[in-house]
Amino acid sequence: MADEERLELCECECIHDDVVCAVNEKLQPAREYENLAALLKLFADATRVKLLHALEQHELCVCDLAVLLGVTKSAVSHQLKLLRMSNLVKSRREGQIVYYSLADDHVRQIIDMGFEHLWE
Amino acid sequence: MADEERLELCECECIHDDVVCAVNEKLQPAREYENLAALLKLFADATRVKLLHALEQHELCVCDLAVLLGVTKSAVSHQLKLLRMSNLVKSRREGQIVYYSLADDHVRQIIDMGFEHLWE
DNA sequence: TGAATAGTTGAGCAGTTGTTCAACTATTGA
DNA sequence: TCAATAGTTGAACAACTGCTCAACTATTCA
Repeated sequence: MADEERLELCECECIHDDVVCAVNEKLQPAREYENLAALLKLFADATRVKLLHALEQHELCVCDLAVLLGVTKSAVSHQLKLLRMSNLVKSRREGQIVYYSLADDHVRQIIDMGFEHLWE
Repeated sequence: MADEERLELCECECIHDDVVCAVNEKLQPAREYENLAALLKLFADATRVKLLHALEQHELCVCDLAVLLGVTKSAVSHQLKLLRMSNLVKSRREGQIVYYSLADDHVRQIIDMGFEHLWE
């Protein structure tokens, strides 16, 4: 690490200079934590995580999801837009109906990991 | 599933009755999604997830964390209280200094899973 | 005992989030 | 071509969140 950066970090009333600087070297750039938080934020809402868990079981259209979640189609559509833009779900249109499904397996893994923590 | 519940779910202008009801049987009770969302919400903030990632590397006191995260001790203390109450971190006091560390390995697993998704 | 320092807490504020409502587009089928 | 239905979108609003500030407690040490 550059000396200037070390100073910038540790010249305050810092208690464990050595440990702080060692840990700091192992951390990721700020941007990575923003991206990670933005990703995990998509799971941080009961409606949205239930929606994702439902899509884990079967592909579903907006109406189906609205019924399952007990909210309006509009609310579902807003959430799906978020999830689609974040590449967590994908969609295919068949006539008037748009079917949504999970884009990859990470969704399942993160939800499973969460439940595992809660249930142990 | 009880007939009444099925009706309650599907008597609306629901498009795929059968699929919706099958999926509904696989879903968890509402409370589970609230708990899961509450858990994952703790990772859904850049400061907090960086804090957890730092604790993954080494136990740290409040001052150390404040320096690493670039926020006040007060802000760190507020976040640590949240994380402590949720059993994600634990603390030990040594004189004036309180050292924080991760309470179990799920934190690491969830963060790693998130980074894996971002980096693939 | 009293000054210094680590940490905690509550109030208050700015910024964000999830929802509904109403208006819109897209597609189907008579 | 027009009505019906699936879905999308933007505005608006209430609820929530994360931060700082100021005041507090806890511990050490001279």
